This record gives sequence, C-alpha cells and structure tokens, in this order.
Amino acid sequence: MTHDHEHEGEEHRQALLDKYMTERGLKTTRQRTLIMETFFQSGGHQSVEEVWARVRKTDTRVSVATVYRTMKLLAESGLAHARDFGDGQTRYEAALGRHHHDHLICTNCKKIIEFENDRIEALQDVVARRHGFKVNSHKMELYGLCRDCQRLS
Amino acid sequence: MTHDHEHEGEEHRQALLDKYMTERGLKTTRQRTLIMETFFQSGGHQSVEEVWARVRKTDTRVSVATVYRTMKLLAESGLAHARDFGDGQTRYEAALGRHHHDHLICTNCKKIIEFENDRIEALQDVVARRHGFKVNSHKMELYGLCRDCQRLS
DNA sequence: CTCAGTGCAAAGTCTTTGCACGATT
DNA sequence: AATCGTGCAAAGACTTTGCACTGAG
Repeated sequence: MTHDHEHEGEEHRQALLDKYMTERGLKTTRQRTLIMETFFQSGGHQSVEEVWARVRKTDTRVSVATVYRTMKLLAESGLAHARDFGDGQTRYEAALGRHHHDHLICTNCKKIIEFENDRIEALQDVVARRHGFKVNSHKMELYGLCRDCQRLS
Repeated sequence: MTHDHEHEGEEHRQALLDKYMTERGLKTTRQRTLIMETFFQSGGHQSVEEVWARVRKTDTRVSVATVYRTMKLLAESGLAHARDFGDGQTRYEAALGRHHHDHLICTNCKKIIEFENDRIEALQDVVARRHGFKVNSHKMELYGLCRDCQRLS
C-alpha cells in the first residue's frame, strides 16, 4: 500500500519547478535548492522548523525566514500542499505523483496515517453539488487512537 | 433546513454547565454569564474577537482574556466545539442539541454551509477500522465556490 | 474568609516583512 | 547592471500567562 510512484516524478517536478520559476522571473539560489532538496528527500508532513533544522545540518547560514518563503513558494507552485492539523503550525507535504489522500491522526502519539477512499470522495461531490458548490479542495481528518496507543491505555 | 432542536436544549445546557462547574469548583461570574449568553444567542462560527465585540456592547469592562478563558472553558465542558477553518483564528460553535455535521466553505465570500451525511460517516468508520484506529472525532471541510460566487466570477 | 476569576499588560508562538546587502540572470 | 533573494531583527496576529485586585461561595 505504499506509493510506488512517489519517486518517479522527480524530473517532472524539476521541470514544473523550472517552468514556474522562469515564468515569473524567480531565481534559483543556493538556499532554495538546498531547502527544496531537503524537503523532498524527507517526506511526511514537515513543519518549517523541521525543514529548517535539516537544512541547517548542511548550511548553518540559512535563515528561517528563507525557509518560510521557500515553502510558501512550493505551495503556490503546486509542488507541495500546506496542511493544518490543528497543532498551531503549518505542515507541508510533497504533492507530485501522489493521489489525493486524507489523514488519520493519533491524538496520543501524533502518528499520521494516510488513506484514500474513492467512495467518500464521490459522496463529497454529491453533497457539494446538492448545495450548488464547486469544490476545489477539501480536507478530512479523523482524530483518534491508533492501534498501538489503544493497547497502552 | 434550520435546526429546530437548537433551542430545546437550553435548560439541558444550563444543567450540564452547572454540573460541570460545581464538580470542579468553578464560579459563576457576571462575565462568564454574559459571555456564554452572548455566544449561545448568536449562533454560527464565532471567533473570540466577534464574541468579545458583542459582549462589549453590554459591558465594556470585559477583557478579551476573559473571553478567551471562557470560550476555552465552554469547549472543555463540551458545550461548544473549537474549529479551525484555516483563517488563523479559532472559531467556536455551539455543540448541544445538534447533530454532528461538516462544512462547505466558500473561499470567496467565506460563507460556511453545514451539512450532514451519514453515508460518509459510515465510510469513515470503515476506513478507521481498517487501520485499527479508534476515532474520537473528525473534521471534514470542502473548500470551493458557492453558487453565488460562481455566478459572479 | 478563602480560593477562583478578572483585567491588564507582558510574554509566547508562529509567521510575515522592511531594509540593506548579496547573488543570479 | 538590474532584479530578485537573503539574513536579520522588528513587527504582526492570535493566544496565553503572571500578578495584584475583586468577588463568588
């Protein structure tokens, strides 16, 4: 159930990014390259602080501000999704070569499990249509205890 | 499509609240009473600032800090739900006498429409079970354009 | 009378921004 | 050379908290 296509989009990603940046006259800098590589290599749902921490292992001089700016850029370009799991910080997730999915979040150990369910997506469309809505995106999060944490409590 | 049972729980609410407060030695103050009444009379998804603004029409001396503290109390007692629609502030919604529901959010005019869908809820349970999760709560938000805003754009 | 609640301002988080300097195109 | 990007620190937005005073039980 892992996403085998997670890596196949690497050149595609680079191409899209190049296009996006050229189109708006953005520049490829040492910092941006490092931040993006770090982010895409790590996977998961990363906060800016987390990305920054990893980036600093390679280059201490990069500032948080730049990480904030670069992650926002990735989100705007569509290469990453910004998520808010209610813990007070924005988390980013790689976007390309992945199906849309939602999240199961363990309120105890903070583990995040991803899942896809086409039938739910279909029903969402039905609901939206019923209300005359044109849905662009959605989020669905189920909060509870994962298997391991149920056992312990 | 309005919720007729929205008002029937008023004494029930008071009873629950009294119980909750007595149990933990909390005191009934002028401010708390005013804040709660204001909140429950207004309905919708209110931010602390909004509640505060309304409260101040009656009593200018109430501080935001107290509204923050009181809304948190309401959420902890189960009389209100804290929601985060990604606009950077927590919004509160009356909880009692209402079915669980989810939200359609217009990204243009910020209108929020509530809906219920039992089939989606059922499918969520299936997904959770499949992953060994015991779900306590969930949220689902569909973002897009409402009928009116589609027409205008 | 005692302990919880309140107001106020200060402090905390996370995030954005203004500005002078530095780097890319 | 012309712009865009970066670092830094300051500023913002929202929320919490320490403290002395007030008030409910």
